[in-house]
Amino acid sequence: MEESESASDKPRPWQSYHTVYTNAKAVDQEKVQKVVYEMSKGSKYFENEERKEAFIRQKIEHMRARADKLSAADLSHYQKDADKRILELESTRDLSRIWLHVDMDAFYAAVETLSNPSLKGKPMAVGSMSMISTANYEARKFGVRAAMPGFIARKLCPDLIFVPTDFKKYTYYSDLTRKVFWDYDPNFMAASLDEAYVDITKVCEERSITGAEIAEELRSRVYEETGLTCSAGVAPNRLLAKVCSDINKPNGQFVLPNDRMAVMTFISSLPIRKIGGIGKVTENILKGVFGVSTCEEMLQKGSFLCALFSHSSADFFLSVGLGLGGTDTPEVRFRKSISSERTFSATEDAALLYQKLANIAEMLSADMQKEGLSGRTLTLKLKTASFEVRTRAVTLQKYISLSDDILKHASNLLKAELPISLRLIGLRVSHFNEDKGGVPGDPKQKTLTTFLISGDASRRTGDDQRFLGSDLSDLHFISEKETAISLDDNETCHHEFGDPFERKHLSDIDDKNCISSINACEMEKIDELSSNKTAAMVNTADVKEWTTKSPKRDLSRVSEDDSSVQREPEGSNPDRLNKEPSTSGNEEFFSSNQMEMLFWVDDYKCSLCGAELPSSFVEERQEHSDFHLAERIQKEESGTGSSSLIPRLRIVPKDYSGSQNRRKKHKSSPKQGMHLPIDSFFTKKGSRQL
DNA sequence: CTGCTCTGC
DNA sequence: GGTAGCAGAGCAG
Repeated sequence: MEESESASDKPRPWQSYHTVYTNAKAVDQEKVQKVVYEMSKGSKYFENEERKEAFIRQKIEHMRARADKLSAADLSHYQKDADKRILELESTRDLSRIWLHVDMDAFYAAVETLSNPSLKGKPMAVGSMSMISTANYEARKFGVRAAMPGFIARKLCPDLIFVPTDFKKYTYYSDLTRKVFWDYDPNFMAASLDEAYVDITKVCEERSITGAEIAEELRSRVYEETGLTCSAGVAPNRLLAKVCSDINKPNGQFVLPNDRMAVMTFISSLPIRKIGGIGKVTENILKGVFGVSTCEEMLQKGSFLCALFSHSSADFFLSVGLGLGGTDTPEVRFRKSISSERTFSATEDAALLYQKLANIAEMLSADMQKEGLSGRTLTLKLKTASFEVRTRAVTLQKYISLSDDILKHASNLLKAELPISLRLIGLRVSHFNEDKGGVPGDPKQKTLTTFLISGDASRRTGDDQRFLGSDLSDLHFISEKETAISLDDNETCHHEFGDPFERKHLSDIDDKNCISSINACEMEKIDELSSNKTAAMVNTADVKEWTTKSPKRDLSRVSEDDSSVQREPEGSNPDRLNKEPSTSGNEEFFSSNQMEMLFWVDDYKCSLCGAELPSSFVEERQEHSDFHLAERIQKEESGTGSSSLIPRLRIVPKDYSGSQNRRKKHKSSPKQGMHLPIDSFFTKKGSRQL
């Protein structure tokens, strides 16, 4: 809107649309940019991107204002602070280690080409029409990139060949590479299937050869073993090694000597975006607020950084300016959370949503079983049809891992959000049973023992690896040759490790809420109002039943679009009150007496939760009442039931839960009957829609 | 401590 | 037509 004066001529809106994948070195940068823009423009996704960008701009604006307000005195104060911290950080500099970062070249694509040589030389991408994981170099010339949706990629490169992802294959090759890494450093840190950090200090010493030589050797060995090429970076710490491995990619390497001057020179002109942990947003902020684009400038703006960022964030930025990074091999870390999420075509059909939820719960549970995990914090993640992401969590008193348990609590979280139109549902479990605080500075020995004794029995054996995506599942990769027991001298311990150094340093920034927070609140209110009815209904049913089938028709389609539009009138519908004559009564009932009694208002509505169940559904009613009973029992055992959530539904007990533990049992009941009532639960869609 | 958002690959 | 899945960390309350 604004902008533009000067400007040679016409506006070029695409230039301002930056995605993670648009900044690439394609042959025709401009064209790529334009295609991406054209393909995206007008979509819900695009709109959401715009919202996010607007928010970031706001953030920047705000920070800039704060920066401007700093007085000379403030600045001098923060300058001292910065100087002090820089000194402290400098004192931690360790140039005694030699780290090598290996990064496989276009890994997935390369593996696919290996198993199908006819792909060689042709532009190809691994992924689907909706998302690409990796593209080979031929495709990259066209601007095709990882994280780019396939349909855009195809536009950029009409001849692009799509190959579906096959993690089993990638894991297999990944393991081959890891065996090589292991030879150089039995404690190497796998960062993902295709990246690893290898501490080659010892090998260099023992064989008295240079890091460069080791890198050459390691790379050619990887090639021998797998037929795949990789790139390597050698540097005194992991952060720098990672940057270095990118310099001569593909199939190349770069060595940064263990020399302070060399490091400082290297870092000085380095764009901050190259640093692991500094992504699009951080880059924008640093540049927009402080005019920092290179690492060197981090130090120059030290006082501002200290003034406007949290301690940890500022420290990270300053350490980047100094070219510092992790040099130790951290003790074994256990995974901290496990999650599963799926995207689907947006729907607001509650029964359908519950079905998705149940699927996710099962997948997650299965993953947890595999690793013998159980946790007590459950987080529900939602992405609305408009791409807004929300999370809702509960922390229980018990550790859970069974699908039913997960689903039970997850459905509670979800129901509070209804009605809502979603395109993604995810579940995450954290707060694991065995994560007895991250093993504070204890000998690795012990850690490993602990790890072996504990759940690891169920760990995958040797090589039965599959594990989509999550590399963390390889947490304790053990070479087949090695018996797990032989770990006395802390061998066989490979841990996946995402960060070369700490990252995530700027969640703060927006001190007190920017405007959007307010909006968020407002939205919440609306949700709250509107959720009552459906939520109440949802409670009724047992998820499993619902999900068995949902005779949905095109009704959903009609309203699919903008749930909020629909939602609102419905939520505020005064009729609602009329419909629930017993509401206030129940409320009292609950607060005063835990021994609620269930009865059917007007002979069809549950007095406890408002669920509607005609009298002819005898069995369902019985079940429903069992449900409430179980729920009450459960409430006691999981004390804190307080699902963090809104006191919204007074009609419904706070920790109302969709227990379905025993659901299975009477599954035998006539499914016939199930469909109809289920449908009628949803006044929204049901015919009796007042 | 908990819940939620942010960030990145 | 259409934009993933997963995880760790910081921070407000």
